[in-house]
Amino acid sequence: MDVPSSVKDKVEGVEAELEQLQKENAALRLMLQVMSNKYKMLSEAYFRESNSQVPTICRGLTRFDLCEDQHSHKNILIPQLQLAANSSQVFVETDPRDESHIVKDGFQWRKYGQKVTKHNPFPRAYFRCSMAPACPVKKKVQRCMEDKNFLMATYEGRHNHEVNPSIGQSLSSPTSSATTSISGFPNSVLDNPLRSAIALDLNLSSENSCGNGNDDDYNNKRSMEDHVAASLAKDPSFTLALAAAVARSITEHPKPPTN
DNA sequence: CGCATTTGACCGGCGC
DNA sequence: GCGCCGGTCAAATGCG
Repeated sequence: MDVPSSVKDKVEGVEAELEQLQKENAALRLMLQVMSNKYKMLSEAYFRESNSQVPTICRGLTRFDLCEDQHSHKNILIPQLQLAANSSQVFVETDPRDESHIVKDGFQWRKYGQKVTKHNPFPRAYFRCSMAPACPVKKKVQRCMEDKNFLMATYEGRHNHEVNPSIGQSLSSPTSSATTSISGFPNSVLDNPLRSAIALDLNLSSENSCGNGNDDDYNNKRSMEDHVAASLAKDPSFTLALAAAVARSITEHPKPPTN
């Protein structure tokens, strides 16, 4: 019994879409895991800070910002992820056997160093943007400890030039797909119009609540957030799955102590 | 030969 | 002051 070619095409299309969704799902799961780890470390750091009552800058994955409470006019500690306002973190799925720290993001990078860090057995590679001589953007690429199928790229700074479209394809290539970004975006790869990755701003930055953020950056960030949220909200199954995953992730860790 | 990559040395920040 | 650690430098090396 022959299957009509139109149906066959449709099935292939659905299969391709399913595969893409599975990759995105894997990236999201990884992101949740990383978030959970950071949350756990934050909780521990917060617990320590609460006990000591001494506001200090924590080294490592967390830090605390000192802000003034508008109601009580007292200084309060606001925990946030390590990522600075002008940095972003991107996960890229790659072959775990591939030891080249190549993340095709539309820019040309020049490697200037490699280091093995304490908390991750995989070496971290340091790159500078080489598309423009004065471009200040730097990138750190390290295989993710939670899932070695993913490279974790951390971008710092803002490009002062345009992306080269001939380099910019990329993120849907067989060796690099399903990227998920966390934290401060309107810079670096997130400016690349060619990418179709999921970008979720999960930066818990307190810059806005403290009133010291850049308005343009804030507006760009908000419009991007709105766009992403609207796109994702159209898919009810995704929303349900994400909500369930977040709920599961949060309940797996103890709540920070309340004072 | 020119450019990119590798890799050990060096530097600065931080905690003790 | 000392040691640890992440980040950067720069000479050596490789490659087209």
